[in-house]
Amino acid sequence: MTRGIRRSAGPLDQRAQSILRAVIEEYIASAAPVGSQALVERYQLQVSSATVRAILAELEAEGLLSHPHTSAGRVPTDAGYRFYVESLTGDVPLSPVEQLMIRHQFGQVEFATDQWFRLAATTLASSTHSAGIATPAKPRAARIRRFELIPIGDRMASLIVVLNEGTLKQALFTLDVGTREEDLDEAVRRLNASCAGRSAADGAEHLRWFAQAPADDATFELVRRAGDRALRLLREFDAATVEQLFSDGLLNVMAAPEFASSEKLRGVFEALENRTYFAELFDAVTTDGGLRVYIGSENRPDEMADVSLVLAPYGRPGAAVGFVGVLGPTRLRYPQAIGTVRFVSGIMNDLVDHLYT
Amino acid sequence: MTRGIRRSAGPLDQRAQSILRAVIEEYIASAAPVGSQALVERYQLQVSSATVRAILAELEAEGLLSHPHTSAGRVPTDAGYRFYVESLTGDVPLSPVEQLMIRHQFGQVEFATDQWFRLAATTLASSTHSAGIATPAKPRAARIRRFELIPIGDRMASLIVVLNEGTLKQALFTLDVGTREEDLDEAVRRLNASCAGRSAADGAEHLRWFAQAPADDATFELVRRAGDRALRLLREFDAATVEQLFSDGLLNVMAAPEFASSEKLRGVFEALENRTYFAELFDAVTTDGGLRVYIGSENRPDEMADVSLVLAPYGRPGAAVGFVGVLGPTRLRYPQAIGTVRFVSGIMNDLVDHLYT
DNA sequence: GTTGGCACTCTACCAATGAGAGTGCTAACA
DNA sequence: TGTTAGCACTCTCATTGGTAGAGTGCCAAC
Repeated sequence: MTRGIRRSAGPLDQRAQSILRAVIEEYIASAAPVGSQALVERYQLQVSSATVRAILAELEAEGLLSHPHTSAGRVPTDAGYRFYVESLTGDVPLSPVEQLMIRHQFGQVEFATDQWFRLAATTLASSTHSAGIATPAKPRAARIRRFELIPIGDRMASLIVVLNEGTLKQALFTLDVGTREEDLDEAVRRLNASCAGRSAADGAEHLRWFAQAPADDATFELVRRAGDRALRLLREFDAATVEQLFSDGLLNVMAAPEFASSEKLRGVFEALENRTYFAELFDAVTTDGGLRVYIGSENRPDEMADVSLVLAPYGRPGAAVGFVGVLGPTRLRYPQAIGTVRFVSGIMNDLVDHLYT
Repeated sequence: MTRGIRRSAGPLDQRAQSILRAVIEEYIASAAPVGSQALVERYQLQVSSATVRAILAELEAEGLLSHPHTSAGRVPTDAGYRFYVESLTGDVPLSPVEQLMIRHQFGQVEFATDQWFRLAATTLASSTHSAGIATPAKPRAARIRRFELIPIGDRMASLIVVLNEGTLKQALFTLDVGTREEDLDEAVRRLNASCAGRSAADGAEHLRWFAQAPADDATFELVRRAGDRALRLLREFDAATVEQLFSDGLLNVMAAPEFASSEKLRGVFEALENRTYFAELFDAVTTDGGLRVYIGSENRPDEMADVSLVLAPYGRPGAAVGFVGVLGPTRLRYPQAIGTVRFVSGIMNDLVDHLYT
């Protein structure tokens, strides 16, 4: 977890640390470079501005602060934020009032699985005044519970695959002329007989067999085609690591002064639309298992160099996992963001847990 | 359809019209105010710049052009664009190559209903270099085909409502201790017996009856609770006019110079997130039945005053309708956008048609 | 080790300036 | 009567120079 920190001149003493914290918190609040005088005034430091200046110079030498130009105040570097997050902030749990509000909201969608991750993103956004992001919990090694074939019009049917956790997958496929509803029922019966209860991968194996076998009667042909379709559906499902990525409150981020130019914003939107970076993060976060913070340039693609992410997985490892998080400017209120993400991921954990007990 | 046009001094003569068209097309291409000299040079007008100036002044008096400041060229007003769209452009069908490409893409998702509207938005975005928007086709007066109850864990079940077109609605609900799978089957049997084949509204009526009746046996209690849940699900489904609004290619719009400040962008994002305005448009577009263009300030909320929309409904009136469209700066390439929207809505029509024949 | 003092540097802001683009007007012309 | 050339005028935009202010870095004194 300690990456990007330079400690060339040994650990910082207490005073330097508290001044670093002051600079960072002041900068987070004001978005403007912080000068030595402002620090002395606003944080009742018991030393003069000259002394503070000496310490600021030290911190800059450590690579924790930087200097837009000679006569400007100090600005935290990404390494500075990193040090702040790891050493200068304790856990800041959410206020009980906020906890209550969030719980209440989740209580209202308790029975709508497809709403959970949306609500998580929305809650995170409004609670941290940044953007919230979330993915649905993706079942690993999902089991096929059953198939359904619903006729639609004359020549079409909707094939539905119900997975164990109640996840649904759906696709259309065409029917031969003269297919009767009984044929569909029979086809479903055969498919269920051979695949229900199997894991998706195992079921896919069986379906492959169906798909390749020669047709010996009309119903079998129907089974073959339905099986073929189901196979593709399951494959597509397995292939997508981050099937959906829901975000909310990007408006909050847009409002931040550092994104006034809309040029940097583009990069963020591109990364969100593209999703490959988030797929990487997904793997990192879910295998590690804990909350993670990615600050500015620690993010690999350059487009994300101006934003920070606080991500946490939720769900049951090995069964179904997703993640929730906050995306904001590097000038993020980290302690609050971390507290909120931790709390929301906890709620999501509980929700998913109910599906497995 | 003729709103916002002022014709105080009678119709424009041929020459004035072609100059108006030249100004608009030049402005659309360059995003910079257009001067008289540039027009003479680039459009081989057989008159001098002085004459053009006189005509430009005329067009300005008509309210079709405006003037950022004395020494700047002319810029089209929203009324100017409106006149252009209605009188100065014919149908510009998509090039055969592009048609083929788009058809090909749709061919690949032909059997994935839930992908159609996403692909429509994506296609419109990449083809017009603006943002594409689309909603799924929302069945009106959908019929309930059947219910399903899938047990999940010990104390939960997933209730699935399958509507006639294959649309699925899903919700969790808790089970009493000791509920067996047979009980669920029996409950489903009863629910189906009383509601299958009914319209959603009619079915909801029956479910209400279930919900209110006193429980006389354990299974009935289960039926009552499942029915109650289904009722809420159907109500929620009915209540949302624009259930989902998918957009793609907002990046294209962000890249336009008029949105460099990110301030105007915010408004657009807000409108997209909020969706109420789109719900209004949805009603207008679907009752009217044809393609519609909304230019700049013709959009009611002020946040949308800097963008134009080209919208068209698709589907079967009375059965299932949705819309697709393009969102871009008022400086939109209208003929191309209109052609593309018309084409894509046609494809979507065909796709939906297959569900009903 | 801390502090006050001071010179220095850099930005942000303002006003003045000039070039350039484009207009509107007018008088002459076909 | 419609068109055109010419010209004065207006406004923006980019550049320049000057100034105030913020903040630093250094040094000598405590």
